[in-house]
Amino acid sequence: MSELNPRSRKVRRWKRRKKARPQELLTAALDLFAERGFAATRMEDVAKRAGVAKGTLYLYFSNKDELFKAAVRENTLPILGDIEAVIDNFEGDSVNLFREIVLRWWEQIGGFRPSDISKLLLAEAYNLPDLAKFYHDEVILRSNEIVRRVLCRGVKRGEFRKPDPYLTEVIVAPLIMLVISKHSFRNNQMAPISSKVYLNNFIELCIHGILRSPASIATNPDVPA
Amino acid sequence: MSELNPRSRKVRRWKRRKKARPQELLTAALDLFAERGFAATRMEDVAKRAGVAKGTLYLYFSNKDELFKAAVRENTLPILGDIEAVIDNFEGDSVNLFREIVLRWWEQIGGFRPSDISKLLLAEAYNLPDLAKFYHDEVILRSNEIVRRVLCRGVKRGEFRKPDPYLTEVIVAPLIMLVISKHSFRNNQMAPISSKVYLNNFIELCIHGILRSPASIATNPDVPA
Amino acid sequence: MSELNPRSRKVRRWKRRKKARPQELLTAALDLFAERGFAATRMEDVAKRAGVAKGTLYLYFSNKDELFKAAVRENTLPILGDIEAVIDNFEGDSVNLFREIVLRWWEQIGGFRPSDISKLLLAEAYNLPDLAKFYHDEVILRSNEIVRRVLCRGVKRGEFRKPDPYLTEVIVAPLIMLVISKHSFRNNQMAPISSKVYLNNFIELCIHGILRSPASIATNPDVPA
Amino acid sequence: MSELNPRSRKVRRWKRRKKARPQELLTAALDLFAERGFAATRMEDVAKRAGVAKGTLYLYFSNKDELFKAAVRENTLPILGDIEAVIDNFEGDSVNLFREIVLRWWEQIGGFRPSDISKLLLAEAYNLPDLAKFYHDEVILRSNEIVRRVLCRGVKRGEFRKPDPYLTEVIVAPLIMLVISKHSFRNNQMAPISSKVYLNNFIELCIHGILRSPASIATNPDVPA
DNA sequence: TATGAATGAGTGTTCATTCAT
DNA sequence: GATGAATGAACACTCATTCAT
Repeated sequence: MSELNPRSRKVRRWKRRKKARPQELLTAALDLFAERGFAATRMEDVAKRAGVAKGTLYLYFSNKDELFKAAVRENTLPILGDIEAVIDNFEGDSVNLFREIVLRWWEQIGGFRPSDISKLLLAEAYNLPDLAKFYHDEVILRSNEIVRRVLCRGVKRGEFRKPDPYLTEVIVAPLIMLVISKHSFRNNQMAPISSKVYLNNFIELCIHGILRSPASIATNPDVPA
Repeated sequence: MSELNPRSRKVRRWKRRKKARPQELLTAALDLFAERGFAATRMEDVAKRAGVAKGTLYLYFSNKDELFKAAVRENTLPILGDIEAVIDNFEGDSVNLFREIVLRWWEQIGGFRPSDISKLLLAEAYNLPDLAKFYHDEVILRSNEIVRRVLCRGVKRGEFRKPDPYLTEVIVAPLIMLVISKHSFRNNQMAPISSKVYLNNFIELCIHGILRSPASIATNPDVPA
Repeated sequence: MSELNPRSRKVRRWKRRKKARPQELLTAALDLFAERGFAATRMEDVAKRAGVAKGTLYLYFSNKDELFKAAVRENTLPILGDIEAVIDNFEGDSVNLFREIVLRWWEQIGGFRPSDISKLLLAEAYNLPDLAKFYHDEVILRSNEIVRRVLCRGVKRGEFRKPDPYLTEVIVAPLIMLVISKHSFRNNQMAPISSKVYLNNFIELCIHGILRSPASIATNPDVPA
Repeated sequence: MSELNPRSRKVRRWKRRKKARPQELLTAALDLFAERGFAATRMEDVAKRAGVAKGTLYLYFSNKDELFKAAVRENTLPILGDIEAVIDNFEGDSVNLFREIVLRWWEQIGGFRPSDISKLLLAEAYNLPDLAKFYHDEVILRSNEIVRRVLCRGVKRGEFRKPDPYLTEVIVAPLIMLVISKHSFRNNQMAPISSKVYLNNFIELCIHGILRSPASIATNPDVPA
């Protein structure tokens, strides 16, 4: 019953739940860090949002830096795993695979909290270089690799033109920007419907940009293999 | 006289032009803000980099917020003016115009300090919403408008397929990402040569993605065979 | 049973005697207080050294101050009792009694933990004035009294010159200093062998300084009775 | 004029006196550290006593530890210099030299603030081992050396018995104890007049203790009949 | 104008103490 | 009794801002 009554939280000053705590704290921390940035987020605010006292944070994380790093790490790794599985099992033409991957990414990842981290990292990278490296390796490089595998599949099947190996970075960019924009201009403009339109435009641009057929688009012999 | 006085430790190398002072301060401020973020930049550091005392900053800017806003504003406005002129005066096919615009943007803007602002704003947008709106209106919307004019020109001349009106945002995104990446992962990977390759890949992707017929794609002499 | 249960990480080596518990806590507390001082000793450290949980301390002592006071009190009283008995029962000349007392004091008291308290009290006296008074009365005054009785015995037997009543404080001082030095410069110099040499020098100095005979040392008529 | 009016300090929030400041701060710090110990002294209290704001302390000392060390160091070195000079220039018998040195030490050093440090160091030695070593080397060893020179002089002149080389430590001890006692039991008993009596007793004990023949003991006119 | 010593509100962190289990 | 997760008051330290010079 007390769980159902929101006011009853105040009655018991705390519950014992050493196992559940860290994740609750990290969730609260990630929300605030992503919203306000590292420096503008006070430990007390994180604690308040998590519904604990300031000191409790220090039972689980030795300082603000570690809390930040944990919030990033804890929400970073599991992101891309199942997307990678989709590629291997997909049957059908690569245009549809590309479309599928992008939309799935948005539905499962891009639109939710873990993606806050992209913005976060971009902002704090200078002050936390080791974390920036971690993120670069774990997320950016892996994302590039995912795109690369889709492109290679298309090339092998004769559906895509052979791209420059670094085209992947260009293709990933608009997706990251979508995530970032969503956060940074949250309180202002950037009409909320635009995500869907934006993604469709992105997909169409890429498909036309790398497709070999349908017929009318010939290979551009000047683009290096 | 001060040069002759042995006690004057700091030789005044050139008489300061009073009018130049604010711009020197803003330059120093922008460098540091872009590098470290708003909170991690101390007024004292800005002063030191500008070669003045802390108090001097307050003669020109009433507080840290205003210094930040001025640094952004002062380096934001003049960016896009001459690029807009290019479009109106360009003669030739729109593929070349697009290529021209992108490369010119990178040479004149993207690679230099004013572009630091993009990264900066993304990071601090939440805490400085009025500045975020200013930047959104002055830079993002105007950048979109520039791209839109190029696209419309191509459509009118029968060179481009008719795009969705919001395609511009997708096209602008990789450019902004290039700028941001350059800053955020400065000390890590993201090979420094990649800017040129990245831009060429971007141009090729876009051109293929929006072109009506492949025949009109001109050879890009910068892309190595 | 707990030994058999694999989940019981800590094998209970011996059944705790409830009565012994407080003394174990006080021993742990005294060790740490003497080593680090009052403020630098954390309750958690005391608990850890005693092999109990933090909360357990509060079952026996209402707060840190009381724990400190108890640690001092508990180890202070029994110190001097048996030494006092020695004086009354001693047969032989007072020079030997003096020597006996000093060496016995060192062997039984000075070299061991209870003497840590001297250093402790000196350091914390300001912040714990009631405890300082307790210690002053119970230890310092009583120690002086012991010395005084030895001196009086020597005077009565014609072995010692009649001393100033406050000479006792001077005589006690080097003993206290020995204890303090042992603690404070533990990790540095103050060669460890010196205790024995120090005490012998001390004894010789005192004996020569107060002895009437052997013969050659005449009474100094200028020293007041 | 403002210097003379004690209330005028409040009018000007601060005066510029970079040169004078550090010593003022150290004086305030030493007072409080000696009185309460390191941990129980708050930076704010030091600031308040010095009549400055908290932040000002950090303009001169990078943290509390450094302030403490500086307070000790700054008041330690100059202590013993002129006493050493006295020994070399003294003419007359060594008994009088000894008496002279001890009384002079008390008048010039033992009774004043710099001697607070002895108590301070004893208390905090464990937590600040490098400082303890510094103090041990600069003060304790040097003090021993001074006593040693007096003893050697007496031996050479045939006035003193040849002492054990480590007798000095025993002789120094009561002096240090006097200083310590003065601080630690300040608010309690230890009658304030006793310093003089204590020192005279100490001198008599030592002189009798090390003298070769009683005849050479000069009358001490300060000791009341 | 320009300086930089001084200020003090604000925040990260510690640790004595409490109390549900 | 015993535990240790949770608390929050207390304190070291920072840094934007002021102002006498």
